[in-house]
Amino acid sequence: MGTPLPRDPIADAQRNWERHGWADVAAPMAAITAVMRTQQILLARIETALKPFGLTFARYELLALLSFARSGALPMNKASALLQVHPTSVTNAVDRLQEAGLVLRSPHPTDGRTTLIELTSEGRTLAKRATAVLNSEVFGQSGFEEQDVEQLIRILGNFRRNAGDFSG
Amino acid sequence: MGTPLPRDPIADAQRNWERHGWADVAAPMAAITAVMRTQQILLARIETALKPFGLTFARYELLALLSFARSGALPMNKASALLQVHPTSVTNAVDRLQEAGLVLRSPHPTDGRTTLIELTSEGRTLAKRATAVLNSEVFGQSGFEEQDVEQLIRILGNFRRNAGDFSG
DNA sequence: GCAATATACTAGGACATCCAAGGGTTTGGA
DNA sequence: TCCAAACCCTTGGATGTCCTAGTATATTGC
Repeated sequence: MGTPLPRDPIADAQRNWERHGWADVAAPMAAITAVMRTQQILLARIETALKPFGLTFARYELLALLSFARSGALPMNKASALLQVHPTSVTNAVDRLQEAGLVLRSPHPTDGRTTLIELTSEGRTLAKRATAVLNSEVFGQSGFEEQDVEQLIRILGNFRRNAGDFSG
Repeated sequence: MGTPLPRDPIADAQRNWERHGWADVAAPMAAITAVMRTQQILLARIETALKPFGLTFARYELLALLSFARSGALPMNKASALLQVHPTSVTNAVDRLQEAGLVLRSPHPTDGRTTLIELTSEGRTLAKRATAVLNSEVFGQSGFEEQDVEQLIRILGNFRRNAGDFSG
């Protein structure tokens, strides 16, 4: 991006909200806007780290998920549910990973509707290498204080549970 | 989306990271993944609330920004900087808002390179109405505890400053 | 057993984001 | 003064996400 702004645009927005008589929702507005912007920054870092591997975050997530599955294979609908994205997004990611030889589609042994995504050995190797780079370049240098990481996990975990992501 | 999962997939991923010897970055990984997912949930809520107005979040943000500018007008590059998105994204948003009659482009009085985005009266009215709905349906029902909102603003504010968003 | 309903995946379309490149305008140093 | 460098916006291309609809397969109920 460009040079840093002289002032925090989200703090400015929060003040604008308060000034216009919406003080009761100004803080949640600021928090939500901050989540949006933080996601954008983190995604950019991740994509930069993955670029040398020809991977995007969406494709990496799918590879990583498969690499943790015992058999190295998952039904498309399972992957969609675990990654919490629309089934068409999985179709898209599998198409591209398959072109790159990192996964392949195989029919489900008993359910003719279902397609299994299988990791190839190339896919497994690339997932390992990409994870190592993400760990060292992104997760290992997140810029979050250690106790703030715990706070984020707790706060966002509660939010996601309330939003219906999981019941646990 | 579908039904809630029986377990938190991000907590599972964190356990997987720890199990594979990446315990030192497992927590930041979980926090970052949670930010990504939370953004997705929030964006979906916002888009749902804005749909009746024919607005997307990107277009709404631009309208709101203009409505807070004294003159109701801003240079494209200024909007790009304040919204922290790529200039081409602003071009895209302005194209669509202009088609809808909510903004218009006008030449900068002194700098021939610059284009000003101006809010029309329809645009100003729609921004007001959309903001009211967002306030009541999204920001007013964020699902975040009040003290967690403060924590988020603080933690993500620090992160954004460190990331170079602003210097203040 | 067969029709109605539910589930799984994919095709097509609308949007948004970024990057790379191109054309016009300003600015600044030789 | 004048040309190169910097800046501003737009176009074109690649990706990802979602929604709607369509096809194929399973399951359920009468």
